[in-house]
Amino acid sequence: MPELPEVETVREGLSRWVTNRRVEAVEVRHPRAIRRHLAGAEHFAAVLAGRTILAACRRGKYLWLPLDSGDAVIGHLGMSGQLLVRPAGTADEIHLRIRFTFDDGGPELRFVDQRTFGGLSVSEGGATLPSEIAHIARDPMDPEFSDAGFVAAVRRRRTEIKRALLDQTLISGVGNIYADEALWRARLHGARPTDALTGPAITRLLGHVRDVLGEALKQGGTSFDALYVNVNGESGYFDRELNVYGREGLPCRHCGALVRREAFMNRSSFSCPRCQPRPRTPAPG
DNA sequence: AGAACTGCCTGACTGC
DNA sequence: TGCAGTCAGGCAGTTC
Repeated sequence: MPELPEVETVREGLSRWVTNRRVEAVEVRHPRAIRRHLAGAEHFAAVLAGRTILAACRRGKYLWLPLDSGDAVIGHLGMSGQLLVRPAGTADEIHLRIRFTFDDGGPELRFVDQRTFGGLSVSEGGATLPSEIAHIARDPMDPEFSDAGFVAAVRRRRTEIKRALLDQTLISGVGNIYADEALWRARLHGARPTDALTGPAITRLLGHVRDVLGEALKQGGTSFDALYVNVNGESGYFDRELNVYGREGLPCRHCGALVRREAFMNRSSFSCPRCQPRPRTPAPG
């Protein structure tokens, strides 16, 4: 599953392989892979044909490609999306949704997505920062991310700390997996009320978030083949060294207690019952 | 406005 | 073996 480290690796790959190339044509194989574009797939393709990609940028888990027209292509990988750079003529992937060809005849850019939770869209005038994703907060690896601003925003909220970590308007790039890992390192249960956490506690948690993302980014960077701008999400997932996520019933690496799994937002949270005791008072709401 | 909930998708897996 | 049900996940949209 592509999260911040994977998306950043994809961005680096796109920067290397598609920057300064001129799009010849765009083929949309699956209309659902085009988002927020009422004019339809044909119009989407027409707007992009002949445009040159100037860069590859990222905000949280979103990517965007500024074009020489001043517009931008926005991309989100969702759960299962991949952006692949493949030599022209390579056999189509089963879940190939969108194909970009370039007038230099070089490798194609392909959006491949099994579940089509992800997709591409065009942002008019969005080369600098598409308005569609302006609500997404900076990620904690961003030099302009404000630690103090994040701490203050979290303490103003009346919710649970894990929900706050997953709120992309507070901090971006953190998903279910990294939220659980950071909370485990901080020895905090995800149901802890945000407004009862001290500033130093939130600062410590933020440091763990940064560590987890940074370590995963290092690992993600090493496992990528140079020709591919993304890999199979599953292989990346299983390669990670996770301490609690997916380890239900296995011993906690801090204390040996058995990792528990709890229902959370129609999915799962993993934590150590001893290191991360549930708060005594439930969060408001 | 903030918080919570739902729908979007399909392949892998589980249990009967 | 086959089938139905469950799970995985981020985010846009909606509701309160």
